[in-house]
Amino acid sequence: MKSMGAQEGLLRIGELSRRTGVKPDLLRAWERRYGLLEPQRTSGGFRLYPQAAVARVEAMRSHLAEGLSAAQAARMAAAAPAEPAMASIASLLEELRSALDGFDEPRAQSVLDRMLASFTLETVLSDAVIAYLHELGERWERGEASVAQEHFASSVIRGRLLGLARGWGAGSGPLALLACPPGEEHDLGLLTLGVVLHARGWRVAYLGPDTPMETLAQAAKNMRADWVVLAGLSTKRFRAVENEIADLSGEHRVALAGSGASADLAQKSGALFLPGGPVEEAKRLAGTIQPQRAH
Amino acid sequence: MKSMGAQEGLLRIGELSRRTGVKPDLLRAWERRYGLLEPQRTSGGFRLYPQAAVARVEAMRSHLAEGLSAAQAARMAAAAPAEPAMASIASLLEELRSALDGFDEPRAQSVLDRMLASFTLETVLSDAVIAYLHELGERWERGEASVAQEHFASSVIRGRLLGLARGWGAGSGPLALLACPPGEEHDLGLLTLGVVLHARGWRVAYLGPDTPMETLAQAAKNMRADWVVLAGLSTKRFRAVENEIADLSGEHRVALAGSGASADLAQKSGALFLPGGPVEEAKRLAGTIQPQRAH
Amino acid sequence: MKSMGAQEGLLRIGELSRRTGVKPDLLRAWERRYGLLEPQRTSGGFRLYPQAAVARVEAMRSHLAEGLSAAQAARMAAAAPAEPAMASIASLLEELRSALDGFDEPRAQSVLDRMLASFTLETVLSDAVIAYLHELGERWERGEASVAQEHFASSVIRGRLLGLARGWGAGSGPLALLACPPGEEHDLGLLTLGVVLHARGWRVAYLGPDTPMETLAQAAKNMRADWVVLAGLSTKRFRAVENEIADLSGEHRVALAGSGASADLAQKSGALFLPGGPVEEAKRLAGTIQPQRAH
DNA sequence: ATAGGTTTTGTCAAGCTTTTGTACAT
DNA sequence: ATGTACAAAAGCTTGACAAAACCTAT
Repeated sequence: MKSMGAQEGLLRIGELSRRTGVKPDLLRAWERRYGLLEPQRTSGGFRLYPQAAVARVEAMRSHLAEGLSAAQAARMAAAAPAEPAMASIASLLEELRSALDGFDEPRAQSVLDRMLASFTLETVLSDAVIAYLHELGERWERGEASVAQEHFASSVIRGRLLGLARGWGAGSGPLALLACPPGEEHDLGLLTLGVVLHARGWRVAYLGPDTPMETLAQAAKNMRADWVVLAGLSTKRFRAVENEIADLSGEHRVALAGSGASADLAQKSGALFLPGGPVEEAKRLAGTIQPQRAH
Repeated sequence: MKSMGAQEGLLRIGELSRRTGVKPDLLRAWERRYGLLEPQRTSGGFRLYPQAAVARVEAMRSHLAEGLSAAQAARMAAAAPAEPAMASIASLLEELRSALDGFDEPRAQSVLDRMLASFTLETVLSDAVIAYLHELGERWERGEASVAQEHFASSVIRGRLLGLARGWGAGSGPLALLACPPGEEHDLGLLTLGVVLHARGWRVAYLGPDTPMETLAQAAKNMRADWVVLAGLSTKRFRAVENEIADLSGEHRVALAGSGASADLAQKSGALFLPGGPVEEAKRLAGTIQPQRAH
Repeated sequence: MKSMGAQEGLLRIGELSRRTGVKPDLLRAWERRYGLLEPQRTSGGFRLYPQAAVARVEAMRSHLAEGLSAAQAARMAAAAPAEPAMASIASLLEELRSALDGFDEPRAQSVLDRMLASFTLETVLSDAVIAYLHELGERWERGEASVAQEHFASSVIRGRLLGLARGWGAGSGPLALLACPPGEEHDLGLLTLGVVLHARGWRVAYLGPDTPMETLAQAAKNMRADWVVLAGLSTKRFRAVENEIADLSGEHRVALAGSGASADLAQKSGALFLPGGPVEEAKRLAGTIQPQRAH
């Protein structure tokens, strides 16, 4: 009705607050303490913010969310208006999906190359490889993916993971013994966990799918493993060897992972439950071992 | 040439002990009696050993195992860390066996590296990898090998083969579609066959273990495979899908391999029987399609 | 390379702790006892850590996991920022450079092994091997690389490429005949091109450096080559045999590659000009012949 | 191998200060 | 709107302690 020439959409503090979700009091505090914003004033003294203030406040909030202190967050928000998120892993995932769905192995390999060249191993594994496998599993349940596609994709990904695994028994870090329960054939998650553990300096011994508990116990003893990790998708397979897991927990530190494991089962058998994805849980596991080694 | 000095992580006696398997007391005794090692000390008096001490202690142990007296062994260990030897494929196989039996992945990788550096891919596969798997199978039947050993060795070898397989879908050669019959989990022979085919210029699409026949037929059709190869160890698994194989043979050239296949079954279902080992049979198969003359 | 300074978000101890999984108390203890970190302080005395502190703490933890004492681990972590446990192609190239520049052949081989385990052959060749050779050429022109270095690096790389080339005459694909013009001694690019062609299913016959045109023509005729590829760095060497190339183009498909070739020359002599790098051009060449449909 | 003493190192507590979101009075 | 106040959360320093690892000597 009246806004004049300087109509550049200047905002009063209430509106800025509404748009950013930051309370007016706090906006004033940030201005006073860190000089985050330097609004014009009306003749009456009201603050008038330019549109850019919204971006700056959002940057501030995003830095706070990253864990920075308010002082630091303000300094960064004032320095750089904003940072565009590097969304490119998503587009590469899209391309990976299309290559694997089309049985195009060389293109899949090349996408994986590019991913590994641009992102950290852990990002590639969690945001692309595991994400793809998850999605494939869901499509399979809905009957939208063929078994052939699943097999093909599995074998390409398994090859890649085993390539990254080369030499994972070497070194002097803690030793993890990895296996799937008897009857369990899905080992890609376990493989991923092993690769990340290795990247964090652990040694890994891999027994893979469908490992009898007896043999596992013996191997754990022979190799004096610091941790034994069992993973799989099937709850039933875990339940079937509940007692053996409990026995094993008496001798070694044992962790259970994958959607077949459960907090309940872990507790009963004295094992550690790893509820999350393989990358995340590998990081957590790597954090559990402090300098002392198993005896 | 000189070691960089600054870069060296010094070990305390406990860690040296863990890495060499020699108890701290004994290490101190060897130092006191024979001057085997001359560690630095921390300000508080703790011993600090350079990495090279590991090699020296291992040399000491190896000389002791040869029957030398401790004093002699120490003198020799102090003089020369160790000595390697030259290798034939047979001796390398021997070393591969010992590494895999001992769950020593890094050593196994290193043996495979040396094999591939000195011999043809096909030689390594037929005279070492397949030979080892064969032998392992026999030991397993006689109850001389544990399941853990078999799993461990399989996973190392599978990783290597899949590494050699990378990019095997690329190119312009004939396309082979590879799979195991439903229920069949042993795919290492099939993998080997695929690697050799690829080395001969073929493209390979790999569906791997336990592939439903229906899905196989569909994939073969979609990809217009020149050959479909089914392989496995179990006769029963083949028999169970005899009819489907016959159907498939109507549409594609089909070959059956592995000890589960038989001339009889192949004949009945109109497929080609590949009685020999994977390397040999891959070569034969590659011979069935003559070099393309592009002119 | 230099850090950008202004752009750095400084972390307080709690956030550093959250990101590394090391408790604040322990971080302070490591600072006090070993000087692991030297954070700035706020005016009020709070510690402010740069992002790099995360890497350093992780290095510390990784050394601890290897069994080093805290004092040693800190010393090493402070010395070397960190060893990125899982390597990118760029960091591996960095290591390859250092190994080759230091005349350290075993380490160079091991780097190449690790590259090939994690990346596609084509990526390794184009992003590492060819990149290194290119860079070496430039350093040589600027007088920054010695002849000895160039010879050493060439011989290591040539050995590796020849290893990959093993058996490349076998199979059923199109046949490429590869040679350098008379007088031309630089054949590493050509060798690389051959390796990639082979990986794509072609058969390769390699005549190597300094090949008389007459010999080449005869071989092409005898072997009924599908393509003849001539490559080299020197323009002069190409010009000198312009007429013979034209003759050859009458009988065979001929391609010219390497910085010595030119579009002009190719056009005059009726050959195909390949302006790009060897990996790229091998792929293009492989694309000129469509996958064989054996049905 | 045991015994007895020392060093190293992760953890914790006490008491105080700084930082920061929110609230309130003018 | 401004300025002040306040309390919770997070941090700082000093000091101490105990378990693990290591030493020497018997």
